[in-house]
Amino acid sequence: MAQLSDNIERFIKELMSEDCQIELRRNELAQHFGCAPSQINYVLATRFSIERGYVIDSRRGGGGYVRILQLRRRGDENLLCTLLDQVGNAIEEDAAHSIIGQLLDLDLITENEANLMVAATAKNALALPVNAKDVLRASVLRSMLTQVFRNLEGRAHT
Amino acid sequence: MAQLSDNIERFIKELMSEDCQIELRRNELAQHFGCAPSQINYVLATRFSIERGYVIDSRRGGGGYVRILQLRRRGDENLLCTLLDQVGNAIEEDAAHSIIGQLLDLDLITENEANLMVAATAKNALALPVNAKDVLRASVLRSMLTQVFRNLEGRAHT
DNA sequence: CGCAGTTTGACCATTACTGACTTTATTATA
DNA sequence: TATAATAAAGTCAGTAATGGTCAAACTGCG
Repeated sequence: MAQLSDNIERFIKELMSEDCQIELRRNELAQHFGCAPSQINYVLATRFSIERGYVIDSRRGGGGYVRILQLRRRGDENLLCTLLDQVGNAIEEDAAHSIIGQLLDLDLITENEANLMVAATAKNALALPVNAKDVLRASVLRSMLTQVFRNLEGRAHT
Repeated sequence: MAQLSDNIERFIKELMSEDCQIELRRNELAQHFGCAPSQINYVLATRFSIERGYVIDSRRGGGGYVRILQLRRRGDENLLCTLLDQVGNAIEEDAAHSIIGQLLDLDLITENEANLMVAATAKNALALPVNAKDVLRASVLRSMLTQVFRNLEGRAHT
């Protein structure tokens, strides 16, 4: 069953399909969904994090607002470097998923490819008798990321 | 006397006769049969395994669910099992490449997908200070193989 | 009896949601 | 201009709602 959070996420993404930057009132949105205002923060934190390619900017007090900005880095020459940096030497499962999600959002990989990458970096895929999953995940993910960009070379540039 | 597990299996299969993908709440189902929730896991593990052509997908937390997907392409589950067997507990790089090559030959994955799988199972991708690369490669490859067949479900049937 | 298959329960992990309290900005007012 | 009132938004710990794991206990059959 779709949770409140999922609905709010969908709602916000719908708004953002027009423009990659939107502004909203936290309380209004909460009222619209009949939930606690802090629920909005929860959604922002879990679905619109920087790891997922979003930046939140807000202001309190009278006339306050919450601004959501989607990073558009598709043409970024350094995207691969940025992502490799983000991965670093060790990375947790959630963060890895976020990075894969960004590639998907940016249309750099297909859904099937994303699924494969998720599968390769899943906890279960790294079932080793050593406690170094995060390190391992990072190394597998880095290798795949590099390949993603290699794959793109064979594609028309936009 | 029909075992509880058999009843649960029948019940689930009944649900699936409509649609080859269903979603259920573990606790609800357990309550319906008046058993421990973990009983459901037992049934899933023994009756809806990969070997039998099913893939399980689940989520914890509020609004959690268990999704059961039945592979529809006849013969696919056998192929998957064969491949998983071939992979086994440990596999060398060459052998892994050959399996990926088979999938490509059979048109079950795209070239880009094959590239990704190769990248994920490359020697360099498994740079760990332990001497267990073959074991690790096997576990990563098994996870990806299963995903390949899951991906196929979204594709037109032949 | 002994073993394979079944069932359970205790404990764990993850995700969603809320409310009380805090912080900051604007506006009205003495 | 201070100051108080009001109007936002942020934080965080606590609770609820799920599902997962694993070892121990149980059961039926050869």
